Amino acid sequence: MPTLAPTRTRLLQVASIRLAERGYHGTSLAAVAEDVGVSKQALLHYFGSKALLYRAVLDQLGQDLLQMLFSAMQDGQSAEQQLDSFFAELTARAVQDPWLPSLLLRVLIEDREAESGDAALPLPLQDFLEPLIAVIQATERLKGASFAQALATALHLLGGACLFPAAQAGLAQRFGPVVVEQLRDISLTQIQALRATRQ
Amino acid sequence: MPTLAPTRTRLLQVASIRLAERGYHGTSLAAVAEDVGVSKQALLHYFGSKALLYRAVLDQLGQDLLQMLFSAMQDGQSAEQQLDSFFAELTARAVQDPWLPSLLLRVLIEDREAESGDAALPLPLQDFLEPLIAVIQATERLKGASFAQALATALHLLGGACLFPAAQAGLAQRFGPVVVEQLRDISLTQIQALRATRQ
DNA sequence: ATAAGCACTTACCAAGTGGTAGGTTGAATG
DNA sequence: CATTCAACCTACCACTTGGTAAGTGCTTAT
Repeated sequence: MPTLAPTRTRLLQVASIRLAERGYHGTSLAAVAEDVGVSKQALLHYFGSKALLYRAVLDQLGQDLLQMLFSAMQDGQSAEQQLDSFFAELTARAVQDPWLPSLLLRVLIEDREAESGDAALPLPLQDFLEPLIAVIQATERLKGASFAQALATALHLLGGACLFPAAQAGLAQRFGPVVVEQLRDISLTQIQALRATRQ
Repeated sequence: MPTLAPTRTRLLQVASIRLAERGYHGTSLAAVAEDVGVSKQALLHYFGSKALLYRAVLDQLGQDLLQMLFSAMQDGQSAEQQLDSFFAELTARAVQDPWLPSLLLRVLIEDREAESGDAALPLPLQDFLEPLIAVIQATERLKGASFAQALATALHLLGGACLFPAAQAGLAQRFGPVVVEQLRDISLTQIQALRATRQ
């Protein structure tokens, strides 16, 4: 029982990885298509254009993150527990799927990587960021704090969770795989401590 | 009294900004040259090739960061004070020159953005990262800790200092310039608190 | 049987890419 | 005065890019 349009799904997966690794401009449609084993025009058949492919990848990423957040919100009772649960799962996934944190950081860093003439369309990941900030604002420590304060915390937590996994490959080249392996263990326990401290 | 080769310097500046904003593959030699007001071949005259231009930009970034670190090491007596001084200056510069943190994060995230056939040439920013880690290892809290622990702290501090400035422009679009302005103030005071906490 | 539509394919194109070849200019040097 | 050299320039090239046109084969609905 194949899922609906398995080729489309595979294209989306491969495109996510390549876009995370090499960025929008560094990823060619032909390369993605070749990886999957179809023609470039098959890709355009499903996604219409490169910009729309990128949009689809980011939408998928946003949905994945949002689902992780919702699932975490059902795990814990307090906002603190929910955050713990979410970032634990994010870190776990990020360490083994490094393209996820890479893509997330790229989206945060990059300003208008893919220019889409239509300026009115929603910003990617916005549907994930807003509820995440809401959870942070529900935290005891940030009950009366400003929105900016919550946003700063969100950035801090996301950065802490994503930077190491995204940098993993490069760090292995710099300092050797052994150090990176130790670093991975540290990273997995670090995130809980992070939340508990005063940022 | 113009400095030596002012055109080269301007090319390097403009290339830094464009490479930070749009990445290696998103930056064309023609665009950089046009921004400066010279021909593409003038650029190639100075740097030889795109990969060498990229290398020159990263070398310049590494030197800038290293100089900031050395200057900070003369400011303070203890390793803690030195770190404080360095990250305070880094954050200050990063907030007003967003291309700097963007480029730094890109280098950390991106694995082999510009393939240079010669595999033996040194990794960019390595000359900055190693002394930075050394200072961190000299900290009281990390006196007996592993190298990986110090590296984790370095990543954490760099992420905390660079993520907001790099994301600044995008965040202004998402949440409005007012919030970003508040966030800037928070960011400037946050980094000291960061060092003091358990990471 | 046939029409429709999905899931692709090959063939092609205009624009842009990094890079080369071969100048030209003007100042410094012998 | 002749030469050399850095600092550019115009013209061009091979190649890749995203995207279009026009099919082909296969399944499904009528």
